[in-house]
Amino acid sequence: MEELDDLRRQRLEKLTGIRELDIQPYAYRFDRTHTAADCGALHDPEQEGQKKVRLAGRLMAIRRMGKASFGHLMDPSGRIQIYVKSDLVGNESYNLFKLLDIGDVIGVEGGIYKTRTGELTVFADSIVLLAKTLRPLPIVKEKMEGDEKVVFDAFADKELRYRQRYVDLIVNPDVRQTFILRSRIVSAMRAYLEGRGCLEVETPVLQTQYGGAFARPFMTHHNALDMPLYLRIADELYLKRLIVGGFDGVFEIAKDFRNEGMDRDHNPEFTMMELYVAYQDYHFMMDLVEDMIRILCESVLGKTEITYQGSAIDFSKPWKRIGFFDAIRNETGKTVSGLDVEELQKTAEELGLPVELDASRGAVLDALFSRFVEPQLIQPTFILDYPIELSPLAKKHRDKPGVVERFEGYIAGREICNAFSELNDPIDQRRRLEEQAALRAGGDEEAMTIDEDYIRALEYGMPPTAGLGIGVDRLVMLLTDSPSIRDVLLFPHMRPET
RNA sequence: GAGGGUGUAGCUCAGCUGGUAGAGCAACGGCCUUUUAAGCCGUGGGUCCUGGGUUCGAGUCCCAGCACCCUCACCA
Repeated sequence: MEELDDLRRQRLEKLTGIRELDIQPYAYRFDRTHTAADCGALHDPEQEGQKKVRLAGRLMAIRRMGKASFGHLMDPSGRIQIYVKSDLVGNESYNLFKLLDIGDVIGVEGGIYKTRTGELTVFADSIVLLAKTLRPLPIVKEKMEGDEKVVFDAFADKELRYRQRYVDLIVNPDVRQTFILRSRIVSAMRAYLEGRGCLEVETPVLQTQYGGAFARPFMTHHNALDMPLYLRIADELYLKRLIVGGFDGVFEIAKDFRNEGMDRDHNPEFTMMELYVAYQDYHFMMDLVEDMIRILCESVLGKTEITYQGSAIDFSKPWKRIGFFDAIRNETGKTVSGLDVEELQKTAEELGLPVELDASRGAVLDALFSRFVEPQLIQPTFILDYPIELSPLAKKHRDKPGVVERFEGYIAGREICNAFSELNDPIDQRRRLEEQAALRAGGDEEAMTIDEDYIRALEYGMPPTAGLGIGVDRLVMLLTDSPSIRDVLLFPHMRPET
């Protein structure tokens, strides 16, 4: 901050100078007629300068040459050169222009020309200041080499970019593009689900009892009732109550909160889409995921083949479908489906995967899968039929013992969705949650608790239901070729500035 | 949580086995009414992340801490 003082002081002096010109440096309104991108089509070589436009945006480059100057104006559509000539704008405006800095928000009115070097340019008839900047913007320069845009001195410090996303968005257009795509992806998802007759709902973020996933929650306190509250870790149990209530299809796109570590794939708050459809099972849901993601790609990206971090990924074909135990056998050569805990632990050791002595059957299976199978799942793949220990809210498989009707979708080695035929037998549900409660009593902080009201709801009868959760951030990462979840969150979680 | 990396001007970065802190852009001043990554000439600008230590002397070496990045672990 101290180092900035000199640059700030200079700008404050300019601000005073502008006020002395009797100009309000923070305007109230400016009505635009066009954007920078519109100007190309408006330019008429037969009638140079006849087309007039009013543009607003940030001044991103200034080249002053006495009584005439060039600059670049940037608005959300792009950049365009402006030419400010003393004769044209008058002395007063030109004096104002001399007090402007890179980053200032201005409005320009003028005719569209092409200069003799062929660059589209607005010759300013007038120029108004809309907002004076007091801090210097990182100066990013660019040059076209053929079709390639070469960028010089890009604003690259990741920490600053995340902490001051407003600056990042100003100077890095691809960041802006990522978040435009994110918005379109979510809109397309919403449109798809509504198109299939599902109802978008909102359920509580603040909960007296959390559930629906394995995770530690954030806690808070409600003063009026003087009681602890938890921020939700999943929407699941509330949404299924709505299926009990008679809605045939409900979905929610919202933040969940998990009190866990942060890395490339995890942020403490993240966006989840959860969907529940009555009278359907997980086979229905697999078809829906395949269809929905293909349609999202088509409508948002205009193609079904994408590249993620160098891997070509094809959404035009049906996803691979492999059983959980088959996938482990394929990758390790070991058949583990019938093994008990000790045998499993021995197998893991043989495969060079160290496991803790007290690791449960489910934990070892999960570890084997994460280590040997998950990284191999580059093309869209559904892994089906998970061990029952890992899925207390999923329905037992109709044929296979010991597993539930559950699938997870993997793309580029990363889990993208999770779904099951929902458990609607209240007695079985109670038994499974009691097992969770026992694990919890044994010290597993992420095990679930018994939600009596949820079981009561099931006792009123929930139709057979297919449920799905999609990690929206991860889907956006995939479709925008972003390597880190932080690149698809406008304001990723950071430690406080010191 | 473990290991590795980074931290120097507003931005992007140099800075050798320790010897008075550098460049480009930006800023400031001057000249310039069609320039373009940046017109030409000149000037200013630093808590070298923080705190200790070693040394005659530390941006540089040592210790501790902080932040960010990467890998792994944990984690849907």
